[in-house]
Amino acid sequence: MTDQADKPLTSTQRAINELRQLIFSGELAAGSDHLESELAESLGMSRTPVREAALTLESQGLLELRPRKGVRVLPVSPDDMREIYEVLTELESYAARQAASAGYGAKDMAALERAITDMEHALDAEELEAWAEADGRFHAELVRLGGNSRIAAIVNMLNDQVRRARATTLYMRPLPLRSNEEHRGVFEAIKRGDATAAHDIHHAHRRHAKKMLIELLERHRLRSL
Amino acid sequence: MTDQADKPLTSTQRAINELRQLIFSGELAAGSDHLESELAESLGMSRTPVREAALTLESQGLLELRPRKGVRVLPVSPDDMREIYEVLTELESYAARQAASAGYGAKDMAALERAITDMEHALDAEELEAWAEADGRFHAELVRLGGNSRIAAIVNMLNDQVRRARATTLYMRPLPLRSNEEHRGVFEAIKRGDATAAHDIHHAHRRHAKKMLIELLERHRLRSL
DNA sequence: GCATATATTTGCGTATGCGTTAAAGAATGC
DNA sequence: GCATTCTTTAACGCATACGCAAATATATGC
Repeated sequence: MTDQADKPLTSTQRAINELRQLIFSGELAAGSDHLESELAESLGMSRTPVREAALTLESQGLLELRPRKGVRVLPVSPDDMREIYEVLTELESYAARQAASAGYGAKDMAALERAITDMEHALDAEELEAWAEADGRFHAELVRLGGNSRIAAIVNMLNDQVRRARATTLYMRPLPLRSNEEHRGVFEAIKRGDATAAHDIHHAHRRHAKKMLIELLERHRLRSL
Repeated sequence: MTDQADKPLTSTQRAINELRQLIFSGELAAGSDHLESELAESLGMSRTPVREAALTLESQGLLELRPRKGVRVLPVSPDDMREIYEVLTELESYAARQAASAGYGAKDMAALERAITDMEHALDAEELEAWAEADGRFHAELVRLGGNSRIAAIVNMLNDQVRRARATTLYMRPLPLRSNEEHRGVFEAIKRGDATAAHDIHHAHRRHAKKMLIELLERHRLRSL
């Protein structure tokens, strides 16, 4: 696990990482346009690696390249949220079912349980950022245990797309108490090998999240984030 | 519908289209390596657009860029088939359910029905290529009716990934008679608004296809295609 | 002979330059 | 005024150039 291998990283990779950060942090606002040359200058590199990074991020659904308009940070509308949560609901609960069928031991599930206890502690302390981080780990680990790398890749990509929206709603929503119970329920179901329960609990979990988020966005008239 | 708009198309777009064709046709064999400069020369353009195209196709799961080894056409293993069909099964049957709930009229479903009758005719005439083409249309149209653009995009991408494998197995497998019945069943269920039936029939349909294909690959010792 | 060190090759990552062309502004006609 | 055409501008698409580093070939030591 100590393969630091800190090789200098290519400019394209740096550009991808930095642009992602700028998007997630909101420094590049949703809907805003940015010329390739401006981005290149601000990142201290030429247009070529910025363009390649933009192409990659476009395929991940974070950006849109509009010739002569600049690179546009894609906003997320309530309808986008619906689409994304529909996919997350179906694929993650499938992964939960598969994980339950796989017969994992306590060791395999250590990371998953850790994410849950972290969430519980964060919730007690009302540290929402820490909760969100652990929640992200829970879902990533769940799909990993599902044993389908494509599902994992899709889920991670879609989670990136709604990251900003989640961050802004984090302080608007009620404390995710129910959410935590559901996580625990999914975990227990996988542990005892109950595939149907794992699927159904997780399915309900994501449906609740979707409903709550979309209502929140519409109540606050947030047509895009 | 007559917006030909035959604008000259950028070199990058040409490269994407042509490389896709070369991959699907097998002219660029699975697992084969190709230098960027070779591809550029054979396409009559410089490395830049080829690189951009390769980056795009890499994000679609068709290629892999391995520095100094060349651009590699990704082979599809039986396990890849399992993963891909698992995703297709879940997302398409969700789309079928949604399509059934949407209350479409005959007009909305014309393209779907057309794909089915085309498959039936192709099957009678034992024209497998034509059958495969219409089958592709059926699945693309189904997810379109599902009303979730992300599902449509994912499904189309994954179908591209297994296109070569499907083409090679097309003549090894029994005539897809059952398949046609299932298509018809899904169509009827959507038409009468029976969401559960639409979901379940399509789910079974894809599970059958997955099972048949994987068994076929393993029986013929096709470890990658 | 085999292992290691050194030299050479060459493909890629990135910078740079330029022609094309879409968009914005100015000018003209109505 | 408003629409239309002409002019200007500048961002992008792509070609090209080049240094670096990985891969291969060659040389050297044991």
